Amino acid sequence: MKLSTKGQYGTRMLLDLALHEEEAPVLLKDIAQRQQISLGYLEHLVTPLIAGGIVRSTRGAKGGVSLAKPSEQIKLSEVIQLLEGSIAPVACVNDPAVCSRSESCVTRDIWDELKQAMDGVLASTTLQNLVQRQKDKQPLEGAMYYI
Amino acid sequence: MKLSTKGQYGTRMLLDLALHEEEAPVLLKDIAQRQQISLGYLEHLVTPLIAGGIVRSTRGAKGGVSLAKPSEQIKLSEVIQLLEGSIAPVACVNDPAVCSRSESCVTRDIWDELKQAMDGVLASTTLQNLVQRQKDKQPLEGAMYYI
DNA sequence: GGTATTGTATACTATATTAGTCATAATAGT
DNA sequence: ACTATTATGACTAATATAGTATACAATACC
Ligand code: SF4
Ligand code: SF4
Repeated sequence: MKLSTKGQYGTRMLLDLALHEEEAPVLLKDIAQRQQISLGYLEHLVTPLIAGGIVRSTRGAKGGVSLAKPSEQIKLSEVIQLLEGSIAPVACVNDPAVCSRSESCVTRDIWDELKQAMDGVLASTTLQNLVQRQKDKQPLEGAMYYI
Repeated sequence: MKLSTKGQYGTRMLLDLALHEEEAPVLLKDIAQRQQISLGYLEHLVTPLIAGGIVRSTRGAKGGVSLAKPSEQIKLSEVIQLLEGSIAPVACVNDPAVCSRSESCVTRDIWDELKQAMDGVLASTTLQNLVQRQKDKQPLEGAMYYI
């Protein structure tokens, strides 16, 4: 039940982006440096977020990336969905047709409950929540939120 | 965030075992057939469960496997821990030392909440719960619970 | 004691996924 | 034109997954 680095790094990237929103568009290079993620990999992570309408990008000089909508409207469940695909622990939870036992399988019911519990946490957390938590956590360091 | 087949099959194996508890010890071969899991793979799955004190095995003719404790005392959280290791979505949740950012990282806090939400479901579900659900689900088929 | 029956342990393998790197193209500003 | 910047796709190394195969050890039954 591990989250891949896509989900981990991608979330950190978005939080970093949200924390530097006033300076938008933000250079991927800067995010890469602050978050210690290679630029090349970050480029891969940002792609699905752009496609998913969470991030807007501007190419060329003075370009960069910015949030495509207010951070209060970006739920972590969306983010993880875009970066990792469905959170369902087992495929049958999303699509009963993948397994002939689906109808009568009670373990499936549990995996579904598990999914819902996870979704409860992720859907109730927005990027703005993360930003607020971060600011609460590092009140002394002014505007420099390196995470 | 997928559960590997170890966790999936292992849980089904235990449920099958619990459903056939009166016939214990149960042949791995029979479980394999009912659950459509290869015997060789099932042998792999049962090993950590024996080591973890959930299953007892009897070798030789008339042998097989049985539950080492009452099904009400077997929590799914234990089972998954034995079969998949920690449920933590990111390693830093269990051991902050793995990442230098742990101290100030708010995404880590979320991953921790996620873990706790998952553990809430798994720790509150016992094998007996699963057995009961299965019996509720298939009341017409008598003792034949193939899952 | 011999033999069939069962689980135990180890080694091996094929495939898929992860976590990247690298080169190149497209685009925007100056 | 030139430069800065993201976008895209090809490629790769390392790891994890999902098994299979083989040999071994213990037990029950005759
Ligand atoms: S056996 Fe049950 S849990 Fe596993 S895939 Fe089939 S329906 Fe889902
Ligand atoms: S960056 Fe945060 S979430 Fe990721 S490993 Fe470090 S502490 Fe954990």
